[in-house]
Amino acid sequence: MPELPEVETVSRAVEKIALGKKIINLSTSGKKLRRPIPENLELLKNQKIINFSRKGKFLAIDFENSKTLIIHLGMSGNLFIKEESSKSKHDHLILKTCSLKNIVFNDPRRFGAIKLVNTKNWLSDDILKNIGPDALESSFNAKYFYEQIKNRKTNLKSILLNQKIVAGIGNIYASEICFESKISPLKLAFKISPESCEKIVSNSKMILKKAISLGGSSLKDYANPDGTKGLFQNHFKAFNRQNLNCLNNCNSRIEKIVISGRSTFFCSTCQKNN
DNA sequence: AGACGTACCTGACCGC
DNA sequence: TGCGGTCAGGTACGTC
Repeated sequence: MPELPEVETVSRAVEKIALGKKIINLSTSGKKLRRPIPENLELLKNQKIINFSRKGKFLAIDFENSKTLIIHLGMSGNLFIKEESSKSKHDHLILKTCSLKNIVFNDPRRFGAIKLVNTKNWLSDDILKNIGPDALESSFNAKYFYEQIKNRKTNLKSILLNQKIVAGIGNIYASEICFESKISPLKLAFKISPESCEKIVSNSKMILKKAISLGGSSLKDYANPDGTKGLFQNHFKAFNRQNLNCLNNCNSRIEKIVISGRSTFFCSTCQKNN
């Protein structure tokens, strides 16, 4: 599921059903996720959900006892609203609400993470204190971005994936942002001009917002908590389009390469590396 | 600093 | 049908 638009979509869908509801019981799989499921989740019993927020790929659910449940979906995690009777493989946390619907964290690969912290300082908790501004925050702007990258010797794709620089962009949207900005994902950061930084930042926000408006991207059989699928995958211009025609009518085809171990899609004609 | 491999996991898919 | 290989929307760690 999990880049910024998908996390935002999940958050909104669960908020719609669960805001104001009280947790009357909970259970866990007991299996280790990225970290062990914490013991202190018991503190959520009889607590009402009062707020949802998000930073980058981290989702935060606030409770009335000033505790915040931080959830990271990893590669394969998802949140569902389910009927009480419905149970599936890889359900790792089930929050039973007073409306008899369950909020369920499901994650086959178990790269996700769950942590319960104090609401007051959830943003400075160890688990996310080192991440940069959320890609949709105003503090992620061209000036900031240029300052961050102007002396870096790595490539643009790696920059966009680096959550310490900007939080929320993952492998799909990194390719899409480079394509839209007409800059090669291989371009070295210190060679990127302030003007290009403007383009990269504004295209990042534009693409992420468009993806949110379409309910994110659904690869394979992923669905949103309400059972609907995201639609942004139908608007990919680069991602997963290897060997297909570049949509800029340049008579080239989209290429697939590997950058820092991740598949990367781009048009070597339209996306400049100089 | 950063490139790179490896590790953490399960499941889907493909070729044989 | 089964088996082995590869790949997957993420991140952390060690090593060079």
